[in-house]
Amino acid sequence: MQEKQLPRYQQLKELIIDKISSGALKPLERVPSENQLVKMTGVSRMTANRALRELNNEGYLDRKAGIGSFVSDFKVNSHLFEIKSIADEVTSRGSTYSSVILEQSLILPTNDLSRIMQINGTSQIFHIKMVHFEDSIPIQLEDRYVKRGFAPDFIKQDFSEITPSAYLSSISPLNEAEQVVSAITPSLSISELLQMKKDKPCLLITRKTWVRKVLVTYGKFYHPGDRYELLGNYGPIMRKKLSNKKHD
Amino acid sequence: MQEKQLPRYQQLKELIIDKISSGALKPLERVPSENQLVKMTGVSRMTANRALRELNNEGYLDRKAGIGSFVSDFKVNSHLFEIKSIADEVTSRGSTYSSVILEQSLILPTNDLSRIMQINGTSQIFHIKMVHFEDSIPIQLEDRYVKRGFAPDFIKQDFSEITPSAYLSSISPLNEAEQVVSAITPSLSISELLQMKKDKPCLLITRKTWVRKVLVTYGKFYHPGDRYELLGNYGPIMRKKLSNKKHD
DNA sequence: TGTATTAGCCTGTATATACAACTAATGTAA
DNA sequence: TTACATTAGTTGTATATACAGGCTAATACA
Repeated sequence: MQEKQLPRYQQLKELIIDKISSGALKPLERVPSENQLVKMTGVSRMTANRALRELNNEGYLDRKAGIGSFVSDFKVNSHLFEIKSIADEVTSRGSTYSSVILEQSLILPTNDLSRIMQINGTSQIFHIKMVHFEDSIPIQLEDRYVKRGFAPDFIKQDFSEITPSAYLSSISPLNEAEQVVSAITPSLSISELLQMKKDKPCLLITRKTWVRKVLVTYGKFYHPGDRYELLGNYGPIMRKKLSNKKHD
Repeated sequence: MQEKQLPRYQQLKELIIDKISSGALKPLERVPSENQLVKMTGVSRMTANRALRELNNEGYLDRKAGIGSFVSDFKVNSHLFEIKSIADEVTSRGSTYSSVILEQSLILPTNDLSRIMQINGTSQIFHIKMVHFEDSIPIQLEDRYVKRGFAPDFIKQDFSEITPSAYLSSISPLNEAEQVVSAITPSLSISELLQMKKDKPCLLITRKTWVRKVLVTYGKFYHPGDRYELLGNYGPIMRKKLSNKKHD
């Protein structure tokens, strides 16, 4: 494969993305400057500039003239998509967030699950089931499976302190996601957990996320139809600037 | 205002975007080559290259080595977001598309509507209401308002031939969109139009789109919950690729 | 000691130049 | 006519160079 070698600026980009994905470079950490890349790899400054500039445009890095280039803080803003932590979403609306954990365990996947998550049926995976509240009103039932190898300490986390979404993002930025949104009539148990009236509809989001082309988590997120909306903005204007933060 | 003048590559980009937005440059039309831009504007080839390259990355242009640079065909793939024409979506699944038009008129907006669309209450706007079918099964009820100035010939179109979405995209690329997804219990009339069983949920998409910072259309799109899913892909890989995805 | 300057990083932009790869059209020889 | 070579125009990449402007820390100086 790989008959033609990639252009050098692209090689540089992938080298840096790999270091971020593998955790060798963590959020807010400093990334080599253009001149350092020149010395390290022998490219000219302009191609180092192109690599870093494009990584900046794609949201992997934050750059500041006079300061340097730093890995984006994926905890705050999972770069490619606007899947914010539900806790942040709630608090940013000025409401108070709380949660109840229903299950947090290591299980053997069912056949369907091992197929979806592309794993051997004998490998255990993590399962978390919890309800998220806004001002004591349930707004999301999270039912998520996480590949064991990606987050070995998943079972030890206190997810009343940090949401699973935020925790997973803190381990490594999620490069890719697929999300299917549908409207369903919830089962009785779901309806009760979300304190919904009978026959009220439910917004169901089924989401898979990948890191370095490997699927790491699969989850279903149920929202009461009358208490939750999914907002999407599309356009050139929404690139956000980070506030002044201290870098090490 | 405008204390600091923008960099030259950025000026070039905006110049070209303006020509596209205003219709001076239409989809598939040729855009000046790098060397032509050099002669026209006096910049160096590298900055002309940067302008065109970034416009390419952002989806405004299609470039081919040896051929040239061309305005993207927004009819097929509305660049910034994956809001495809529902007709294309259906046919790309191998099904047959059809539609029924319920209303196509020029009306005076209600108070709410004139506020949402940011227009004077005395300016008339277009209203289209139609049902879209996949293999003779209704999958979407479209209820859309269009600003008169943006599409003066809207009322004359035969929307059984071209969907409103495709028609509007053909006039000018839509730069920006906002979309709210929710799950609702449909009203009786909507339920009947979509041939849904009683108390079945409905996926409602409320969408606004802007051209050159001006809101041009506002619409509600109702989908039977059990016959429609909204798929979203987020990641670096899917540039240019139409998501002919199979749901399993 | 306190302040101002300077030196040295960093990114951001702009230019000039060069070569490669691709494509279409043209010219040329069999 | 056909097949092949040439040529000109296009994008894509890479380098070397230059200057501007932001920021920090060391230095010089009063």
